[in-house]
Amino acid sequence: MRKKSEKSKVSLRDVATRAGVSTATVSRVLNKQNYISHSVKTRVEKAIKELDYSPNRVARRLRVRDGERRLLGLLVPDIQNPFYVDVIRGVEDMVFARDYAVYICNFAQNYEKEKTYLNKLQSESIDGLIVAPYHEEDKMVISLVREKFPIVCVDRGLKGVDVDLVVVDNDKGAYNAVNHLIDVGHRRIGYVGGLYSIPTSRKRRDGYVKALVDNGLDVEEDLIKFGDSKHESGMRLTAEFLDMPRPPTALFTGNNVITLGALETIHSRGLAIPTDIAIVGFDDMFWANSLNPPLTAVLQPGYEIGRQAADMLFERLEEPGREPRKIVLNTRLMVRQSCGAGMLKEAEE
Amino acid sequence: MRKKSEKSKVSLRDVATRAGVSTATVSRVLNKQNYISHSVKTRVEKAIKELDYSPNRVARRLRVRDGERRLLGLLVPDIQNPFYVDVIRGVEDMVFARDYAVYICNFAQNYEKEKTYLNKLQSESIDGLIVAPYHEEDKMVISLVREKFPIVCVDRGLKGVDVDLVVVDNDKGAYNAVNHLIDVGHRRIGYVGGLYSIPTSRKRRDGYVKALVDNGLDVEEDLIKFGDSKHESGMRLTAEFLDMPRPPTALFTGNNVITLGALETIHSRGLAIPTDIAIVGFDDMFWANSLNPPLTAVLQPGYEIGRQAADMLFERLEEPGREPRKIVLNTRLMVRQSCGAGMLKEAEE
DNA sequence: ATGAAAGCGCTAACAG
DNA sequence: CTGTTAGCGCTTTCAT
Repeated sequence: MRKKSEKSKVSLRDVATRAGVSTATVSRVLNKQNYISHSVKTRVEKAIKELDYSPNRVARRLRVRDGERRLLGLLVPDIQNPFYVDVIRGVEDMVFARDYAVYICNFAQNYEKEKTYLNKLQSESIDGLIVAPYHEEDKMVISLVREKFPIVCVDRGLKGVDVDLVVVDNDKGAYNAVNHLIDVGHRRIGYVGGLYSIPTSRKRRDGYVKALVDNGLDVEEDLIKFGDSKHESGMRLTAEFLDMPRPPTALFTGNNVITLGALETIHSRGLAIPTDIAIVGFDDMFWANSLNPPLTAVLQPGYEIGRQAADMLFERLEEPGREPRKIVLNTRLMVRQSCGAGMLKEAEE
Repeated sequence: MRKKSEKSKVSLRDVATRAGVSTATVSRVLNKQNYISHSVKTRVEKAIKELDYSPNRVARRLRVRDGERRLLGLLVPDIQNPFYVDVIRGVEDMVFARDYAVYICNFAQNYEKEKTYLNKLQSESIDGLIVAPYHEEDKMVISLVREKFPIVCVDRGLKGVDVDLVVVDNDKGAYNAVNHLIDVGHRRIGYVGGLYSIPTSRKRRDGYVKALVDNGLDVEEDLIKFGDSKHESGMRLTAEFLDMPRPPTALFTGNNVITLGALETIHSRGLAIPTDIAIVGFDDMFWANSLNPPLTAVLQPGYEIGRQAADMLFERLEEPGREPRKIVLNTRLMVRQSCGAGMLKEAEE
């Protein structure tokens, strides 16, 4: 009698023996395949239960053909950015619902690390990959796409290749944010951007510019700065803005982490939001109301992006030949109190 | 001629053929095994390079013995909590340095999900597991430990079993925090705890109580509340405190996410920190200075916890028989401005 | 120091 | 409907 607590793992073979059938049959009931007699099926299921058997995913993965390995890769640029945490959660939930696993990798904004992970991921025989590439000319990811490896990009696309893509309308999100700032009375607005090489950084800049133009305001190059999408960079760039002879009255910050950096600089100088300086950030956070004042921000549905990306990848696995698709989700401006509704009155006076 | 861009993956067998040796030999140079003639070695290495070969980790994993599979599991309760993100980063960096991979799972405070992941993790043939269990009587984890499966717990231990453990001195961390509150003049301090079933929630309560007692203050049961370690719970419990006929003048919050919830309630009522209500939180965050006022908090070295846990797990894999060890790291009180240094003066007057 | 051969646990033809 | 057989790509005795 085999006891549950015994060390040696029970295999499909054990189940077959116990049920008095071949391993192939067991495999068939496991994979819910066509036409197994009810009696055999129940017999096998009984054996599985009695032996507390669970299939070895590794062995299975080795044997099956491409796209059936039940493992996805997920490669994100920065796990400390809550936006990507949301994406991760979205992917995870979808993957969990099916019987897949997801190998989550954080390359921490480090190109070398991204490359290493990309290789590792392949060695692990993933079926497909969801990735927010380091930048849009990411050689390795691009060549994978060219080789028809199943990939869906999130948050940012790739140059020169057609790839499945889930993004938000960065342009419009930024536009709305800056427009709001203008609505409440601001005329000099600084843009604290992320890495220039990341498409979203430039799209958000574009939205910013368009909002100014549409409102008949001048676009001053001094008021547009790019950094490296990190906290420190948000701090530094904000300081530069505040140190200007004629500083902006409002800031539009390019992502979560930059926003936090900007806030740190602002608070450290004892400046009041929104009276001394207003701020609207790209990326909302579940604790935006915990900031003081509550942050007005562009909500990007990270969780939904993750879900849709996973969905899209599953679709591609089922139909490898189909044309790449692009999903653009909407952002939503969460108006709270960091932009100075009060300014509006002043402007009207 | 095989071109790099071809679909079919190159295998160890291809390398062997190309180098004119057996597969066993290739395997040996791959695994840096003893005594291979220099000439053969270079020949194989050349073939590997020419074919751009990289080993299939899945096949390897299937074949090798326990503890050599180069895959670890990491199971955390809440990936939205920045503390666990730090732990993840610590583990990831250690694992990355060796040639391991880590399967990161977030059970999102859901016991059922934790169970499912535990099973999946085993089906994936992990060598060992780093886990912050749902609570200290987590049946599945406990039974894995009993079966001598390599496990190291982080953040929280398990009841009734000896297990490798990396924690901080929660007791002392909480003590220091509350002591600080008392130092600056507070006498009525509320504790906003997490899930009662999580050891850290109670330890932090213990530290809180001890600080009160050591300072000759009464411990009032009304001032101690437990919730479920989530944001909403932080909001609700804080509201309850503020609604008391005689509310506390300060709050000690049990974790990151609870702190954020508390802050939301406080701000929403237009209360000023620290004059109306002071707050010190367990768990520091890289953006604590972005809060207004900057948050005084108990820094828990999450990244270091992750690193040490991974180290410990590697050690156990090398020496499965050794006695379980426990590492207790120190916390550090980061005094910023949410506790009211100003209160001290009042108290002295 | 190297090769031959077995096999990890599973699935996928191919028979029947 | 079910069994037999052959591997997936690798490591590991056991020989030599």
